[in-house]
Amino acid sequence: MINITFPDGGIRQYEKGTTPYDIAHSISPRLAQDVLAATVNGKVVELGRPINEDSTLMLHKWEDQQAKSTFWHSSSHLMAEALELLYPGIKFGIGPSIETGFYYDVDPGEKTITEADLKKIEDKMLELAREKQHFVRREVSKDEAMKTYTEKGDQYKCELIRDLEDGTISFYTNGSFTDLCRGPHLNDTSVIKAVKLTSIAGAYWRGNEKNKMLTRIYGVTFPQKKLLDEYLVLMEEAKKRDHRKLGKELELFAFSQRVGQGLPLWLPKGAQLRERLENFLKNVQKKGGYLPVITPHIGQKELYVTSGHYAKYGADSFQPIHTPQEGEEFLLKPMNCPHHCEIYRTKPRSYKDLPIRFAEFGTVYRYEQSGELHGLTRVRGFTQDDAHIFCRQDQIKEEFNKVIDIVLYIFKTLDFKDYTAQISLRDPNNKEKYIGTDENWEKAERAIIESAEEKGLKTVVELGEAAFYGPKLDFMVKDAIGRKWQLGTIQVDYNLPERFELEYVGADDKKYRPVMIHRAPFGSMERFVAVLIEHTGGKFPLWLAPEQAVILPVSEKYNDYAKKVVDLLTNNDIRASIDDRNETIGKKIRENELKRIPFILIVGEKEEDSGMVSVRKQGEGDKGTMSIVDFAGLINNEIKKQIE
RNA sequence: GCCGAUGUAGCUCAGUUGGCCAGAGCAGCUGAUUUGUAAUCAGCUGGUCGGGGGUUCGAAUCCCUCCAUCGGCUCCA
Repeated sequence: MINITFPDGGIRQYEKGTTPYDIAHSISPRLAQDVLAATVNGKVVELGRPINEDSTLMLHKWEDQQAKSTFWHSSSHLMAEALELLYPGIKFGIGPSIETGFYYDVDPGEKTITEADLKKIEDKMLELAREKQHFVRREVSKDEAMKTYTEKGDQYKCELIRDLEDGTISFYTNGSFTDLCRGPHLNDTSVIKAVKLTSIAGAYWRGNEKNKMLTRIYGVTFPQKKLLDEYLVLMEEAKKRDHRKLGKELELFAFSQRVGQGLPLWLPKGAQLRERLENFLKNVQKKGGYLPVITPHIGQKELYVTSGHYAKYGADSFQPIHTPQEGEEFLLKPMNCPHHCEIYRTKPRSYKDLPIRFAEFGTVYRYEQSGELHGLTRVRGFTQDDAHIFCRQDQIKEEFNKVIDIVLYIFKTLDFKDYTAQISLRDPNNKEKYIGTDENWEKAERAIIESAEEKGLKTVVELGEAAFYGPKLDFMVKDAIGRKWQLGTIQVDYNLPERFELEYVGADDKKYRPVMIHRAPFGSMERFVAVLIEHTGGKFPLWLAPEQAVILPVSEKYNDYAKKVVDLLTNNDIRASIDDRNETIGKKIRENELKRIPFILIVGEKEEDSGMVSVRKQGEGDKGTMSIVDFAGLINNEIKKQIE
């Protein structure tokens, strides 16, 4: 007998060799029906895997991520089986589960698979799923594995096997399909009741653009048809919040082919929104000891040769601007730091002056690959809410703490709750890729980690993701459909102070090199606004809304009163306008609701007689009448609450 | 940049296997209506069917090419 410990601490005895499925069944047949995977001693395994020693056990139902990933991983095998039947000779790369669903990278040889083929593949998958194919695990030797795939002519699997250690290799078979796979898998395919192949795309083999491009098919599956329907509705809803769609509808920004791709045009309402965000941050920064600076949009090529950016990115950037002067070359600035370094150099600095914090909403231009451009989140011209902090090594942590405070304050004010903080450190096995001494790197990395801990951030550490010049802390936020974007960033830099020979005089009258911290709490105005649009669905908080209230006279007769109301509100710093078009009140309500104007004020005979307004709150309908002064007070109170 | 898809009026979309002057709704303009909590009625204007080239008696529709957009991949100072 062996002892099985459950998550609640309870211990039960079972015969050696029992399986998680048996255990689930012993608890209740219903549980056995619902359970999809198990974690035994911290390792996720399939339900049929015998347990031979005292173990801890967690049984996973659909609600658990472990169950979902097992479910989707098995689904990718099911899709592979369908593909092999529909496209004989097709070769397989990798087919993992992902956050939502799964994909498989395949090489269909001469054939191409397009979106039109997905339905056919889905149908085949459902047909195979109903066969209740069991997933059978088999441990194989490296030689046997290699032999299998050499015979099959699948060079991708051969390549994968080459990197695996003998004795750790297993195959899983379901129906007619066998795959190299670590597992775990579902018991059988019959629980896969609903299939949706979501998209098809090219993906380089092993993520290297020098390799062949395979066809990646993305899909998602569910144990009930209802869950798929819910998922599809959710995705439809999410697409309505797409900032590209809302940006157009709400007249926030636009693009023009004639201006150029990736170069956003901010329309009046978008510009107002952005300006408000900028002012908000400027206020915060003023309190935080930042000093405003302004620098030009171009700089001599020499500036970027000095910074090192020319050598690293020059060929892939907007090319130099030439002047009538022979040999003179300027670059559009791809970042603000070199300019700020030159500001630092304008006079000698003392240790007493540090930290010095130069802040600028600096517009930069980067020639991003055309296929990468995406609405406002990835553009070729954008404005960073940039600042560079020049400080002593021993001040790094404190400065980091202060910047994190700013980022968190912004996120709190704008109600961004679902973010992750990513700490990017150097790859410890590849230290020569980075500039700066080991000692400084260790200090800086420690400062970041400690600082993140002190601030209680839930962090993810990524080794090898640091910039070549220093470690960083990035704040990632998801868009409407779950794509992650980097917003706020804080980066330590040892490189530029070196290259620009920045110095300060220490207490001992010797010269020292300051450390530079790059930071942008929004990231860029473009990307931040994009994510803000998706989070709010265009229903911006009152303090940010381009228009806070619109006054609708019931008929022309009340235009004069409406004018009185708007004047009073304007005097109370409320952004309001009159919609005096010759339309029915119903239509004007509808259109102003769709414009997501927070408050609609309706005025007619009743209101004029009593000096009141009828208030309608966006999305909530009629709120009754109140005096103009009360309404102004209501708005200003709400704003005060929002940007406290 | 790469793979795949898409591109018809300001916006959202119809346009059967290539065949009369390319359609609708909304928006805009004109007029009527003077409106009480999510679309008043009528008329009018508006498109070199993304650009260029080709096939054909004839192209929005087929082919080539360029551009842009979308989904990914690579990249992201």
